[in-house]
Amino acid sequence: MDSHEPFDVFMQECPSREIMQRLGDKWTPLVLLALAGGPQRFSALRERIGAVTPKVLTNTLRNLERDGLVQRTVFAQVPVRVDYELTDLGQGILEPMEILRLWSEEHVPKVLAARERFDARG
Amino acid sequence: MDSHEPFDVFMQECPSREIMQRLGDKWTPLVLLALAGGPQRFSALRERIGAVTPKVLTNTLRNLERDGLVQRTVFAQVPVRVDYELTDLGQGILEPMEILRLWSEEHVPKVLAARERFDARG
DNA sequence: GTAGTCGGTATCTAAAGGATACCATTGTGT
DNA sequence: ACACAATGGTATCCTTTAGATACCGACTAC
Repeated sequence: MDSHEPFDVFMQECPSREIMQRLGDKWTPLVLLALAGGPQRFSALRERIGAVTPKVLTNTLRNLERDGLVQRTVFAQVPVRVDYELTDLGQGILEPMEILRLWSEEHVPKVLAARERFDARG
Repeated sequence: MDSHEPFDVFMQECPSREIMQRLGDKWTPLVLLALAGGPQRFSALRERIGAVTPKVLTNTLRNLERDGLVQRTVFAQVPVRVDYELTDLGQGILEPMEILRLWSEEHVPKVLAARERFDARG
């Protein structure tokens, strides 16, 4: 049951905790999944994801870039073009994210039913 | 490449998106993982998780209860005892959460190195 | 010079998270 | 009777994060 890793998310000061919490940022999973198909431009990400504001998308992407999951490339064109793509490290997180996504999509009915039951009780 | 599910996290109004974003709440993964070993009391969860305040822990647990992932049981003892445990639905999300945890713990060095590189550039 | 494109930033408001103190219940010790 | 302790929270206040909206700078085409 115990982990044999040198890092442990249950140790309060362990960096792995912060990293896991970052992966669960509100928009991080969607951004990573949106990049699954290859490099994407900023505006394409905005369109694909839909409800995210530019400020927050920028922030999410900066964090991912800083953590080495995403590579940002600027093309000196006019108008300027910026591509975001997964690094090798970022590729490695795709599968867990897909699993999370599939779970969410598959269990919608059960979760909605549970909510109705809960709300009915008050 | 397209999903054949009736729900799609990339559809802005799809409940699956909200569900996935809830799974990525700041404390949700840790709470679910803390419940992996069986029922836990409120205070035990607080201790195990460490930096979470009671208000936020209550909130996280309420959301999980509402979504049917966690069962809350009150024992009429003195002092009162409250157990939280995973439902069947909640059990099903454990594996994805474990994967996320392992990824986070395994890739700490790479992420930290990426951060240093990023911050060095400014 | 006017308008359009792209990738953002600036500013302000609303919501979520965090720190700290406190409460209700009842058993026990004195 | 009285204070005290344990558990599982609330209540209050403050800070941080997210959201809405407007705008900017570089350049090009008209």
